Amino acid sequence: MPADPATRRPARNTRRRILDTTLALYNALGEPNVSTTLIAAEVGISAGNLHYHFRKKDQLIGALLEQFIVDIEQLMPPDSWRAKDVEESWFLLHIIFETIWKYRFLFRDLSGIMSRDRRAGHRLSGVFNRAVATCRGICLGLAETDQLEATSAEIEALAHNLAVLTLYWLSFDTVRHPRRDEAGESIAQGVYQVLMLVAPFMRPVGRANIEYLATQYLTKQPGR
Amino acid sequence: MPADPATRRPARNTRRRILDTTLALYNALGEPNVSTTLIAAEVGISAGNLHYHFRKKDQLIGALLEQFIVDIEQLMPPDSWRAKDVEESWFLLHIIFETIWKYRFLFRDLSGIMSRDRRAGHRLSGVFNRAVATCRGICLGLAETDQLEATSAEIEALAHNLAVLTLYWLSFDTVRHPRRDEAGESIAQGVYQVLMLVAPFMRPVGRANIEYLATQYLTKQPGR
DNA sequence: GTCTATATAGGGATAGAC
DNA sequence: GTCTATCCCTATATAGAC
Repeated sequence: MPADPATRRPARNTRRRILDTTLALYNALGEPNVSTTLIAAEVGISAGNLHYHFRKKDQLIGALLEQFIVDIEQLMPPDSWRAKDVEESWFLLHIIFETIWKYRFLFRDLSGIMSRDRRAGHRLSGVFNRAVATCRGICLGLAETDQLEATSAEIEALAHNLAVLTLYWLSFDTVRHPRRDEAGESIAQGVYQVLMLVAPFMRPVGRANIEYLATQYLTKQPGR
Repeated sequence: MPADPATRRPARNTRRRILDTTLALYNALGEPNVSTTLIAAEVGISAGNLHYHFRKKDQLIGALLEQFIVDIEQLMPPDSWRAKDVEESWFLLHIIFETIWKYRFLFRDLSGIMSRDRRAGHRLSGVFNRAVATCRGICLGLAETDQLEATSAEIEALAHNLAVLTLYWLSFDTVRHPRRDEAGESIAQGVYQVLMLVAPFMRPVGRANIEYLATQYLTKQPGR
């Protein structure tokens, strides 16, 4: 750590700073509304310098998408994974919600991203499929330990519904309550909705537990 | 109907033709990727003429959004409405799915539309709220006729989940199966998913019926 | 690595003739 | 109502000095 006497600022990781502020701007204003000029200004560097680090605007989106995929794949267990209990499952969904929120700008135009960059599109379908697999793992885990009762067709349908809800709840809620900049409430209700989706398939004892958890989440938010 | 001898083409309803091809282009390529120049070319008129009919690009989106809202609000019954039976409900959801598909470009960046035009945003939240209300009407209708059994908290949660699923299923499915240009399969599976969402709350007899309906929908599609 | 200055393109929008 | 021609602006991207 070379200590230039207070002259030069961090500067080492300009790339990181660029990505961080870009992510913030994209989330706040939407990617199409953010120009490279604005990013440069916000980071406090010149447009030319920005271009040195990312030659094309697409590379910014690409890098952030890559970041997202790394983050989310790290969270999602392998396809063979099975949930042990309810708590583990909801904790998992909760942090997935948070990751989605962190990169929410991506979810504003998924098909746009996919059409611009075919490879990216392929990665994204992959993430979606893994989301379904994760939800399936939750259902199967609970079923195999006799906490949940459902036919395999029901489980399959439930897994898909869980995935849709998890991936799109925040978008849905944003439309109903625009200009919200903190996710707390929204995530809490999202988890609640997920719990209520699974509840009807739970056996009595587990169901009581899940409904208890649900009300816990519900009280986190002032009202609907 | 003045019959100019084969010289002038329909021309009367240029406005309609513009809107129709714009909708088609937006759906196919995504609104941000379609320039006014392209629209004019596709319609077979000049850019200047296009501008005569719609002074700003936003007015194109605005007009199509208005069309969508009119269409969808015509479909959605008033808040006091209650479903009579399962068939009526799924028919309703089915045509809502079709309308969403028809205007799917809007759903590619809802928050973008909302941030550009505040008034439009308000209209959209309204539609979403009405979607929830419609779903609520389905659940309450089935509950009041003893076909469905659920607490009011469960119904409330179910209504929201139904709305999310209905509004976002097609987006979800598009990510998993990009470059699909006809909606048949996708809608069929969407309806199936919706049915499976409600099934666990149905009383035995109704449940048999709903599961029968569900398999009907399922066979419409080759495989998952 | 970072800056300043500049090139280039494309899209939205306009003016005025027909 | 429709066309042609053109303007203007903004955003991306580049070149070259420090």
